[in-house]
Amino acid sequence: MTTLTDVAARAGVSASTVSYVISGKRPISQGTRARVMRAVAELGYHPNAGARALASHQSNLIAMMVPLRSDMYMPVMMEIAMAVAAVARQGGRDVLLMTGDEGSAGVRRVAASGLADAVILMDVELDDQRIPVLRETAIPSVLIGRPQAPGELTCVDLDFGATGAACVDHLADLGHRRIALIGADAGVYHRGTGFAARTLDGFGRRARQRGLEARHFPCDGTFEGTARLVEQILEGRAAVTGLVVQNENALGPLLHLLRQYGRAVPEDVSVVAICPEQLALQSMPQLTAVAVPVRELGRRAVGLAAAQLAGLPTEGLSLIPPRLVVRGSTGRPTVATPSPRRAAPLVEA
Amino acid sequence: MTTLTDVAARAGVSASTVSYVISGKRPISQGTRARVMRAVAELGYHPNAGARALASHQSNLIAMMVPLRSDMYMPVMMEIAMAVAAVARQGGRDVLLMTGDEGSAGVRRVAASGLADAVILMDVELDDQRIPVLRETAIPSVLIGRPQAPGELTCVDLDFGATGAACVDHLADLGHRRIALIGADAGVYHRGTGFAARTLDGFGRRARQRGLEARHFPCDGTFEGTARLVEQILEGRAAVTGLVVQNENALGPLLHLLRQYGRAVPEDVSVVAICPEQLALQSMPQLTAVAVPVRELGRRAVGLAAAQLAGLPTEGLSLIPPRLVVRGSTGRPTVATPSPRRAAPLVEA
DNA sequence: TTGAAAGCGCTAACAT
DNA sequence: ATGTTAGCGCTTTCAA
Repeated sequence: MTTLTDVAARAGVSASTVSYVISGKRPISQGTRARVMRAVAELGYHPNAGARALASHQSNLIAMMVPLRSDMYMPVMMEIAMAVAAVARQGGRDVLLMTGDEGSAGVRRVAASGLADAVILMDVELDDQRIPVLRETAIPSVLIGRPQAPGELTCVDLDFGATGAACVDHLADLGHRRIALIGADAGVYHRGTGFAARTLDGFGRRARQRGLEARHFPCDGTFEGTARLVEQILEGRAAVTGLVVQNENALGPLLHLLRQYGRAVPEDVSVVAICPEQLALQSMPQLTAVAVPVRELGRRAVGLAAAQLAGLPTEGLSLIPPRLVVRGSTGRPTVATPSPRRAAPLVEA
Repeated sequence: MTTLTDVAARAGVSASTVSYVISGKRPISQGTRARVMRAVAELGYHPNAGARALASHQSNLIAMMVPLRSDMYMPVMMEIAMAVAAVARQGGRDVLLMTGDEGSAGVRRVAASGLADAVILMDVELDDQRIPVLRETAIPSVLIGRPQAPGELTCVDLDFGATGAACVDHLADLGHRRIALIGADAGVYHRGTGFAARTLDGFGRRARQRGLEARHFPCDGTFEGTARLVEQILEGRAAVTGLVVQNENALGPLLHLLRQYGRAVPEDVSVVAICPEQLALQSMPQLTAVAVPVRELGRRAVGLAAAQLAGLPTEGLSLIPPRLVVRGSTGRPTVATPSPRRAAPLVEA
């Protein structure tokens, strides 16, 4: 095993000089640097991580807690995790993967042991038990999601309020007058992570502003549950022509059911999804959707953690604006909606 | 920050005694142990990870390399990763998440720096560049998947040969005489990770043994590509009645196309999938399938890594036998197959 | 611009 | 059953 001392000996300098060449924390002459670098390369030297951590009080590790089971879709978690890992490496850091079931004890453990320099928490709940530990230990941290009382904590999230509004705008622009939001399970709105409530809020607000008739249906995501909704939504003369869907599990059944009921998408019903991009792409037709910006979330989380480690203030909420991508599942309503008081503004799709 | 010395002082013992109480590496009297444990609890002591690693030459970290983009389905990766993390924790170890794009340099880095004690490689390719580094550094390692020349390396994998055979058996038992395998992209069979070839081999062998007429169709997973296949498969008088599908992307289009062609599943065509369990469950009908045993793969990988760290020999291949779960997508062929020489054995589904 | 040396907090001989 | 002590390999003052 090669150590600093080996490299120093080979380069004919002191150990501290080698250390400084590697860290770049003090000016080194051209010649010395060259000889040291050469020795490093020749010996295939890699600084010992433990020794480094001990001496510098920095592990260069960022802990990331991922929920074992979650309301969130697994691939989304994975993509965020991978983005975090990739971006962290670019900053010379590694990522520790922790399962959410370690809970607050896990956060305390990595903080107190100095295993990690910072913590990224995914799928944060409204009243998350890990948050007090974040404050106690004062470890640099970033939350992906929004707790009830963020306080001075740093959070990153998709702007779900704006997302709901953007979906409404898109449908309204196309000329839809009667729309509905098929949302998360009813339980989520109560205990949930808050994203559902914020989407609903943005959806309702904007619908009112634009004078649309809007309804909201929580959905458990099962086939049967979705089937019940679809009947409600399609029946009657005042049938809905535009659907916003924020429920990955319901999407498959929904599209199937619409087909079964003889409603073509987008001719009879337009569908806007709020879902992982992959899902939007693999559906038939491909879905007009606002995707969870996984890479951007990961990137920002690491960036903010790094900023805190550098002593910069990062408090507050970093909201990512939604990007609605128009695909094949939305279009103008072809059946004239009954008694439209005035025509809605029509825009090219 | 609390250190060993603090705890020792509080408990009125020497630092080494505290260390031994914690590690359990030598007998300690009841009284001493109790006082030490109490001090630990009162002070909220957590051993410093860096110091520990430096002194013990063990980081208690297992590095896991996950491909950034892969032939494998993302959720599968995620579930394996989470299983690895959870099981590793039970053994007192943490998991380092690395992206596959770090390649062999990444393996060398964590091995040489002592950052990780062992490495778990996912989605190993037939001729993987990281494998030589595994040998050079002699770091304990487990491969999930099978390289061309495993040699003395430890590998874990689903037994894809047996999987192909099991699917054939199931269809044959139901009375199907003409079956087909819809497989991975043609490219995968050439450069691929080998799982595709082994499945095909098991499929073909068993079909021959049982006297079935079997065909094989590589598939690119696109809608168009799948559509072309479906036509070939369904046309003619000698149409296939049983399908084995080892292609996550093709499953959705396939089911859709069968419906479109007026073929009911399982009445007209039986479908056996080799896919993540979630996919089998969320399809309509739910699919008879062999699932990738994600948790078991993770569990075994960590177990084998731990065994190596304990100095036990683990060389060779650990194959997980397939478990075919019968669901709604398979049944007896209702249309008598033309001129069956002798009846195939019929078994209750 | 470089070197010498004192730790960082823990483990593991070596003692007793 | 417990204490003493010498490092582990690096960073970082302090000196020159």
